[in-house]
Amino acid sequence: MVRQTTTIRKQQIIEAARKLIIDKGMEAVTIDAIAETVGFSEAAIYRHFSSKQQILHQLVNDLEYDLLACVASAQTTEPNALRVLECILEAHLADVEGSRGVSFIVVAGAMSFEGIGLSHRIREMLDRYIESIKEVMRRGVGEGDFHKNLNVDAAAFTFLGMIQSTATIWALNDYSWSLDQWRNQILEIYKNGVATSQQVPA
Amino acid sequence: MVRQTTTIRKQQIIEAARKLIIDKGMEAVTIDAIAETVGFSEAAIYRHFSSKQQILHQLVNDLEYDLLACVASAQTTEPNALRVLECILEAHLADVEGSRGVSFIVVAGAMSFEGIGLSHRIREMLDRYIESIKEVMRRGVGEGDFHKNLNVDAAAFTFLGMIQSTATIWALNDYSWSLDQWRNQILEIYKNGVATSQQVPA
DNA sequence: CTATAGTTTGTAAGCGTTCGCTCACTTACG
DNA sequence: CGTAAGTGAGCGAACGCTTACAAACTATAG
Repeated sequence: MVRQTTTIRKQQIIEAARKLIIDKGMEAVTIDAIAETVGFSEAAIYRHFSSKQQILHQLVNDLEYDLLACVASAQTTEPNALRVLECILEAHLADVEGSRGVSFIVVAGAMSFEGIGLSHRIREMLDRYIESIKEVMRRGVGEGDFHKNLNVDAAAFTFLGMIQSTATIWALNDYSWSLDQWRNQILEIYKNGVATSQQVPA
Repeated sequence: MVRQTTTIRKQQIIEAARKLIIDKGMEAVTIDAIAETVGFSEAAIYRHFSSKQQILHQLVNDLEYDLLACVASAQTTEPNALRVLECILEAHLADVEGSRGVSFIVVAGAMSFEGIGLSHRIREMLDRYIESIKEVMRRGVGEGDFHKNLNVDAAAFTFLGMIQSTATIWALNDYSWSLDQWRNQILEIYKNGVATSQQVPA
């Protein structure tokens, strides 16, 4: 075994946990399985994390960081609120589809039930995410792209729901079909629900 | 301990499993915990079910039955597709809110990750449910209540997503706020997305 | 109505396995 | 040489499940 710094090992451990969750579900995330994925002995894990809970906690931290960064980035680069949502949706579905990452929503769903004491932390993450999405909604209303009387709470939750249901079914269907066209179709429905420019889907 | 027939015991066991999932999550669903909830010894469980997996399997069966019955009932009693969806949504959110039952979507989410070999069965249930929702969508399109060119797949998934995100956040928020007004708000957004009578939310 | 045999429902104890985690110890690196 | 990284062995607890046995309900014969 080649020695590595704890910085690298921490990343590898988080990545291994992430991979195990998508590939085999939360029940497969054991210290032994993580260690084997990294190429480790079981005990070596505890040189870098003091408990399994800390590993999962750090994974949520990383997830939340990427999540909020994604929204913040879209908010600055995209010209209007609708395009921001489009950009966010694209990023999330790409995360779902791509083998490298795992959707935050899949991890959130898995952990909120099975994770040790992490349901509180998961809620925190989702709340912050929802809040950032609501910010986008308010921008859309303010700039006249969305209905003036749009309920931003409901709109944000519905947006989250679209991602969530897609990710769930996608995961359960063994990642068989393509999400590419899918994005446009659900976005079309959503646009009609929130945007001022109401047009019949083509 | 008062003796009971196996029919009653089976129901009690399923109900106990159900209760444990909502109250404490999937990880708390152990044979011992189920037995204690019923008022049993651990071994007595095996007089009525041959394995833990069979208990969960039966729970999914019951869930699916209620689910499809709900849609079928709404289809016959309600005058149009929009009202059918309204009725279904109301039933589901009532299930989520009521302490007696547990939303199918919560159980589905929990089991798809932690359940033993049940992810296949969960997928089957969700597929059948989605198919029945699509039937409602087709009715709506056929009767002119929904857009002619509405993508029924996307519309059905978005509907599922609304319920899913609401249930998830609701569960994570320790069931604090009321879902009553919520129903109308997300339904308003959804209506604008799929229905032909487009009106600005009040 | 009672005696008895058979079936069903319940329990206490424990077996085998898995899991998270610890410890004494070794090896590599600056 | 001191510190950080890695390992094999194993501990205690939890879990699914089995077994040997007791108690209660049912059925039938006398």
